[in-house]
Amino acid sequence: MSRAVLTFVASALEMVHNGGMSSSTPATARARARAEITAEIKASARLQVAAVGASGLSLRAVSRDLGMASSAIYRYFPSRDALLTALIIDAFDAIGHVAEEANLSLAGSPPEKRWRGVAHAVRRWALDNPHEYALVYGSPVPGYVAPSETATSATRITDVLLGILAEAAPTIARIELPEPPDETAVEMEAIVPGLPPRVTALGIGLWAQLFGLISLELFGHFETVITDRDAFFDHQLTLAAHSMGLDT
Amino acid sequence: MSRAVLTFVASALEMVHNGGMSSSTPATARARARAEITAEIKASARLQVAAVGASGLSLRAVSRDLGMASSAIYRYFPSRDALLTALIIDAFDAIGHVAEEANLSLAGSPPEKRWRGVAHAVRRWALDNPHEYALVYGSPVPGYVAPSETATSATRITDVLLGILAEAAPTIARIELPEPPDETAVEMEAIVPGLPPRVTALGIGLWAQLFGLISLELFGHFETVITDRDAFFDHQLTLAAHSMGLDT
DNA sequence: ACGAAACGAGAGCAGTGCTCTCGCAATGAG
DNA sequence: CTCATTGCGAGAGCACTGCTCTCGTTTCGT
Repeated sequence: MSRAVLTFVASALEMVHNGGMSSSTPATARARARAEITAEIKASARLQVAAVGASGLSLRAVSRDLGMASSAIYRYFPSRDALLTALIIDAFDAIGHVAEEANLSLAGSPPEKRWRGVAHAVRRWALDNPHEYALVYGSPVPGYVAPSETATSATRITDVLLGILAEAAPTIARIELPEPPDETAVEMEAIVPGLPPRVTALGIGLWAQLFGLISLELFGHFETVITDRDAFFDHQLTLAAHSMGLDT
Repeated sequence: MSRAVLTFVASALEMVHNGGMSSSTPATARARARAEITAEIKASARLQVAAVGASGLSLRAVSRDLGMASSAIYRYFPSRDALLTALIIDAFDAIGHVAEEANLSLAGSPPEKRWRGVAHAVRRWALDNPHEYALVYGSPVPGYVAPSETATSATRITDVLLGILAEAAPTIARIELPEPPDETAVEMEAIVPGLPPRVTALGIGLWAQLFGLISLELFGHFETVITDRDAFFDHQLTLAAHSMGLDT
């Protein structure tokens, strides 16, 4: 079908992943072909997930799309779940990339503006890629292994948010905020060393709220209740900024 | 088609609601057998979902479990999705029931205690029934129909929370809170008439946070970061109460 | 008592993930 | 350059899935 398009998209994505320094090590022609085909499989699978969701991803459909035997896929991914895991990592990276971009494009702006910009960007990406969002923040798929490989990609978005939080900490620390219990305090201290635990706890709560809002909207729980969702979401960000004392 | 689905679902729901006291209206023996078998199918399906998740629900496994032919299942549920939809409605009801119970058991207590009690009860239920929680608040399954029949069951939990919010409104209204934009304000007014829109908006935000916290915990996003999750969750409720001005 | 409706069982279709074996082609060591 | 090793694609096949259709049997309303 759109073989060439898929190849292009895939290689472009691959470029993003290893930062473009792959051309320096062409290795053998076979290795290059392998990387290319691996990327094609992922690209086709990504399209399929975007179209019908994770549960509808079929290895045989991917193999048909690429014009190869279904058994050949197993030369590249040991199982369907492995392919799905690769897509999950990609989605984590995509969401992290979106957040980083939004944050960078607002460099120099006050923390509140950066927080709002990142939140809006993440929501926009989620609305544009609902199935990939669900892949990451929805219910874990079949056997839900949650491999540790995803960790480094998963922390990108939280790093951005916690970075903004840390920068805003002096302002936040001025407002009255309940102190967490000791057990929680030490864990907060471990997450962002040097930051007052009560501030980190607030930040994680707002992070949960952010994804709660996006998930509820995306999974249809606002269906008949809230229609102007842009305005509603923006007001929620205003509320969040208010609770951090960033609006004064 | 969806007409038939709704009929099936409705009768199934009826069955659950009047429990075993249907003997007053035995109707025909066949109707009783039908209700019984329908309930057995759902029970077996529920066990299977609890064991292996929604994506692992197999009609044939259910039929084997009940010792009947797989095709016979279709006399009771027109499709796998219809069976899943029935389970979703049950899960909504279960979660609503848990919330109502927690709220009732704290009748007379101040709103903060009730809010905390309900939140803890919902989280506890989610931790005890992860797959059923995912059925409801995770990513919608394949084609995500979200039939309107779920609405009445879905609002039970929100009714409880909004009820507590309304009762606490006089206290909440005393704190300084940003005013939502006009479009949002009219929608808030429609959700809880008479309540200040800024209070309703705050409440919905906290509702989103509640489910965001539960979802993140349940779907493994706190895995390596937060270990004492009870204490953390409780502190988040303290933060929520603080943001509503209920702690002074 | 009889026609109609509901029901259960079985066969069958198209599809799935995954395994195994077979031959061909590229690879790297001698 | 030769040649054994390895990587790889194709095909057949297994066990499983949701779902449909047909065909007798049982039960119901009248």
